[in-house]
Amino acid sequence: MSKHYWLMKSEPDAYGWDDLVAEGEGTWDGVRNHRAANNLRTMEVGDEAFFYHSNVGREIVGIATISQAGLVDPTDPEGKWAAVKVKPVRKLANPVTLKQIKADPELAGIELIKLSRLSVAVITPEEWEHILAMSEG
DNA sequence: GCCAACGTTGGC
DNA sequence: GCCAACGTTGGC
Repeated sequence: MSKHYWLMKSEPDAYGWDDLVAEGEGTWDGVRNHRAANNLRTMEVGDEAFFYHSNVGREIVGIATISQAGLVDPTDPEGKWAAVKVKPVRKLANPVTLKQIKADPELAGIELIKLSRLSVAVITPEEWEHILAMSEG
């Protein structure tokens, strides 16, 4: 399987990029949306994900990598929901804001905007490269 | 099986 | 603080 790209949302007040860096590895659990959970199940070790700050900041702040995949959510007593573990890779040179993403016609189809409430979203390789270029440009 | 009511998320 | 979008629940 080829590498997939993702976008994972978190409220920085609850668990932000700095928390992930401080811990070194974070468990992505507590997802109770079927589509988001399905995305979690599709993840493989080595996939990369944008780390997005929702609510406060509303911007992509860094890149994380999937360090463990296919886990059972430890917060689910029934063991039906999925979880993964992630490690920080690097902070973006410049954060890419939701405003920038919305203003860019090339990103009009991005799942982050189309399904704005999804906590784990798909990023296409094209979107990945484009957002990286925005960060560096 | 339909749909109204309600709860949650997250942008503004 | 408000509201739109979406998911879930429950009455019928």
